[in-house]
Amino acid sequence: MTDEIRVRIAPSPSGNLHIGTARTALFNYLFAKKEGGKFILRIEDTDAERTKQEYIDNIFDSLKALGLNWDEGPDVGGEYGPYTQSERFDIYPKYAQILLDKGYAYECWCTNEELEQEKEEAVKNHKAYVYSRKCLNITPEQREQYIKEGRKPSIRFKVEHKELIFNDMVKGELKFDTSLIGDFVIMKSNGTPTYNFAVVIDDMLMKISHIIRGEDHISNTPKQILIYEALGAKVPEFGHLGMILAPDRSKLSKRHGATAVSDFVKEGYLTDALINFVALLGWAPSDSVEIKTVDEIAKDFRIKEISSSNSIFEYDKLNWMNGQYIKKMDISKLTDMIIPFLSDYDLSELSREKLEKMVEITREPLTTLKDIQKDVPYFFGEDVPLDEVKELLTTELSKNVLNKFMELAQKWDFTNEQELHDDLQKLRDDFKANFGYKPKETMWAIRAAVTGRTRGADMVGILTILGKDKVLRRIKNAMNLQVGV
RNA sequence: GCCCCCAUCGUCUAGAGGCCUAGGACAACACCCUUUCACGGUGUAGACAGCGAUUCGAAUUCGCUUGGGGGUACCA
Repeated sequence: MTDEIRVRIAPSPSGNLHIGTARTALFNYLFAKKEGGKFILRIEDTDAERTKQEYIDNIFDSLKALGLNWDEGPDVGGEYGPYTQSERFDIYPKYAQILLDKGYAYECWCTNEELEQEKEEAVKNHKAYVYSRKCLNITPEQREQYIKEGRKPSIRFKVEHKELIFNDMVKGELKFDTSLIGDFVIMKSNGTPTYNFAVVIDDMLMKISHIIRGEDHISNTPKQILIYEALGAKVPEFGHLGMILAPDRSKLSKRHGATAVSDFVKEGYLTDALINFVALLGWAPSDSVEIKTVDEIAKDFRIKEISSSNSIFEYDKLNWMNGQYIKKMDISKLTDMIIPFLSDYDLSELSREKLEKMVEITREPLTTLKDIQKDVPYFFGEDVPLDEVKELLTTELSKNVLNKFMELAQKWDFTNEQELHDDLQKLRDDFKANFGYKPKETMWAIRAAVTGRTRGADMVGILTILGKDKVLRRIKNAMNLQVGV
């Protein structure tokens, strides 16, 4: 038999792809990449109530956007399909029957009420709840009786009492006393498998060799190992990752803001930055260069070096990282990505060339793509509101500067950036030499008149994008303000 | 209640007995650069949860305590 490395991510489509699931997917992907293995996607849609097609689509799209492409999955197929659990319902009873036949499992006819009672008893006695095995040795007569009553049995796995030890890839040796586990249900009375049973059967049949998942699954692991053993199957290697927590140290949930990858995208985060950031939660590069592509990370990835503790999801570093990616991104690509965030403006006012220019000169302070919205209103429309800069514009200084600008700019070429830059430079220098105006004061007057603001993008860039006519008109408007005072 | 996991600056982490007067990144603060905001640059401040034990020597090993997280289902 081959000992091919095969890992999987098995999200359940009861919501959009969670950032935590994305991180688990990433670590699986990295492991597969590093070890030359296969990365498999399986959809665990056993819970028909909560499953929605839109969630399935969202999971596919998000994973793809993050660059985590799978080798086998529901859409691309593969040798060990189907890769959607709901299409595998006929498989599980067969294996349950094998367990039944071998004596590793038995029927349980207990009602919910009976089970509830046992549980209450356990808490009262300060003991761990363990199923009583009431139905383990049931008489044929009793069984007949239950059937007559119309009861349907569930199937329980008979847990062998022993010390179970396994070596976790990230946490090291983990020990469990299986006598504390209790015989758990593997097939519900309605004929569908429970999670713990379905995963084992699927992972076994799909020949998954390494299971990397969140540590919320640690307590499932001994149960699953027991099933593998009972079936005489090879037990895979397990690795349990710490969880991602919200800043208040509780589980990351909707009340903390974005949780799904698609939420972050809507907020203006780049998937490249997101996946890079999430990789740094629990893993550190050996060369301390933190900005890296997934492929670069894969080369440097060693699963044993993943931190085994939980980590808190703080936006500060994500924001910084997103900004880094925005600064480095190709302008044309960035422009395409930014356009959806500019729906408040009439983009037809600007040529593609000018739009890209606008993006180029406004990208620097951005942390998210969405931030650009508030930075660009003055690139659109004829006039610009001057309320905020009224005081600044009515000073003696501004009056002088604007007058001079008006006079000189008539002759300037607004399509030549270099020339325009030099012209402005000269203007600043002259005012400094003749009137003692600080360069920034000179520029403030112009900026205020043209944009209605005291801060913003590079002035030369703004002037080129707006063009001479619009600029002069806005300057004139600002000067009218002065006359009125 | 019971079982399990975790514990280095505010946050993410480096650290696998002496290299640690504990390193880096983000955030904070200061200064520099500058046509503004920003970017960038240079600095400052900031941590081994506590207590015992092992050892010549402990952030690193062991135990306890405390704190945080997870599980405890015929959910996944």
